[in-house]
Amino acid sequence: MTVSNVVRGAPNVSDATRQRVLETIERIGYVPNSSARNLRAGRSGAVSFAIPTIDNSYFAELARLLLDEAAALGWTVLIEQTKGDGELERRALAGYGPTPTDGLVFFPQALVADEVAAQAAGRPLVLLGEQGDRGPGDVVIVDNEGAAREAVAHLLALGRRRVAAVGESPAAGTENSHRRIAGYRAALEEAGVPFEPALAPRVDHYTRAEGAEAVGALLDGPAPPDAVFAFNDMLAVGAVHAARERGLRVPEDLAVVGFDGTDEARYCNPPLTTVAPDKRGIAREAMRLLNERITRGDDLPYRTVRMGHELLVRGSSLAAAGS
Amino acid sequence: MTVSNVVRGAPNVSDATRQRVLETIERIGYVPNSSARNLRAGRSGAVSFAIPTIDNSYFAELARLLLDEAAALGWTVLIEQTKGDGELERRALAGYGPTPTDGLVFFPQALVADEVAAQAAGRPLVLLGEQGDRGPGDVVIVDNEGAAREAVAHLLALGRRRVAAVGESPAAGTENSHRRIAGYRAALEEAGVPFEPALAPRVDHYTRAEGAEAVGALLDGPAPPDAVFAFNDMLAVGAVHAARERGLRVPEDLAVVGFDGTDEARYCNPPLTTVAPDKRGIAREAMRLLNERITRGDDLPYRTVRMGHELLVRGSSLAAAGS
DNA sequence: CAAGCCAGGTTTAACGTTACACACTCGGGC
DNA sequence: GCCCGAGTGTGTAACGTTAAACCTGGCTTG
Repeated sequence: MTVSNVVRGAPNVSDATRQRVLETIERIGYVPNSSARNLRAGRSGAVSFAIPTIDNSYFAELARLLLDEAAALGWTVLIEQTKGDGELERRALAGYGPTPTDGLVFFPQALVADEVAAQAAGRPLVLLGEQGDRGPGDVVIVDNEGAAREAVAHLLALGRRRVAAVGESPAAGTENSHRRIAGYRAALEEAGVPFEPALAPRVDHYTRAEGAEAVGALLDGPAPPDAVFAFNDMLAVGAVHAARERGLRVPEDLAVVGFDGTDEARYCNPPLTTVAPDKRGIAREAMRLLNERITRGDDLPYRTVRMGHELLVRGSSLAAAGS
Repeated sequence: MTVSNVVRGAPNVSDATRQRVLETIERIGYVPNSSARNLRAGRSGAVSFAIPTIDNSYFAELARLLLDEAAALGWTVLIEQTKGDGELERRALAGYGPTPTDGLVFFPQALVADEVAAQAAGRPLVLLGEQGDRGPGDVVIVDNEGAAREAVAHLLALGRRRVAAVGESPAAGTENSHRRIAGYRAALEEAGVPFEPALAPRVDHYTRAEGAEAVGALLDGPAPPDAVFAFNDMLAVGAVHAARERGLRVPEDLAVVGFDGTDEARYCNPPLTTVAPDKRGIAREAMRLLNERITRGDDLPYRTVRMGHELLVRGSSLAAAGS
């Protein structure tokens, strides 16, 4: 018990005793047993970060920041890959698996808000991305609709009139993509450009390969686009790749704008214009909200935090010399 | 106890009882408490994956595969970012932190083999990358020297004579980079090209920014290179960026070869030639070795597994039309 | 028909920690 | 001289799980 008091820095331990204990700890190499602590405390000290996959530039960068924020608050983060699969998402929410966590930061893809609410069942939860009217937990978002509108307006301002939007997804929980489509349509309308469903192909996964495939199909089609607004940077990189493969120039023949503000976009060739959400802010707020919800309990009302974004204009969408 | 038997599928439970227990579990929503299990078992069911940072394409892709392999074997993976910092590496090895793990897969950077051995102190350990003569644990490697030699020989075969090597690092534990430098020098020697220290600049971190900086400095120097062998794909992407910034063409003016075989390299512009280690194999073997060492104890001798690699030749190092 | 065995189920104890109650000592204060 | 309280330190019990020992009837076996 005295050892416990010393280790935890509890009062009522004399300096002499404290010293003696610390020396002994050092000598015999005592390390507190976390399982016992967790059992006793009813906590695990770990939280989950449930995302589709970690080898997505955006989630990798976000994970880096989130791990740092978590460490600062004394939490360990456990990354769970849901692959956008409903069953895996359900499992992550319910907290199955050999390692228990006290809550999670979740980026839903397959599940809609109601299902998320049902599965989480009172577990402390912070959602990333838009969630319909009210989320089943705290929510951290960016203004997807506004950001998309800006991005597309930027392309239209360059004189482009056949702007494709790549990233609408058949997955149910991708409210983010619906908002971005809405922003896209709003920008088109504002410029008096009719919406053409064929220019908004669906993709299953936000990968470079699917970006290249989707944009390649558009470029090979009867009425190719002259610009692409991709819903993430990996899709955008795929779009650039598809254009190059066909001997088209970026941005002259095809202007491209991405989303996520990843480092990869910055070092692309040409450097990629992209909507950069405040990733550090998102990571910080997500951990802050989760920490509060876990420690302060569930009398807190659900909160929504909106983080800023910025359109980083780069070479992939500069006005072409001749146009 | 009977519940425990049912949950674990132990024998000596009648079908009737089993049924009754399962129904009750369902009804009251019983979930086994992992902390108690871990306390009882003396295990945590989790392993660490200690790497510099997760927002490095290679580690992100490797993490994805490792998480999958681990899940298949019933392990949870905890990613720890060491930032290449000695103190953080020591902590990861010793298993500090609020969440205990039963072992780890470790990519050392700051620490040398002896320090690793001292810190790990008997914890089940699998090392990624070369470790001098004998590792302080199981080791999974690729033939760094051979791979580097192939890559550089490929550049020399294109007629390049001023091949830079970017990636030698001042960090102590980067045995990988020493081997790659060795392969680089071997290839030069074989082709009768003298080694020029100025063409092998040091970098602190394997990031796109440092790749661009290092190669930019070389290109701005008195005797610029006509080819670059970068020690990872991010450095290579930075190299391409630096060349483009200066109006140079890749591969005509500067051929570039990377290392890691990341998806990013494939979709680069131009697509990046890269040495692709068998990442899936590395992930699989690493988890297999770690699993065996944890479950079978330490009477096992240290093992070294060498995985294959492949030089993927792409646009960034094709023979220039005119050369 | 007693002994033995077996399937099915229960009790005990222990894993390491810590909240809480309890015990002891030593200076004052009345 | 007695009590009080502050400052220290110790004992107890409980967190949820499970290996191992232990019951308990019914059934086989010699």
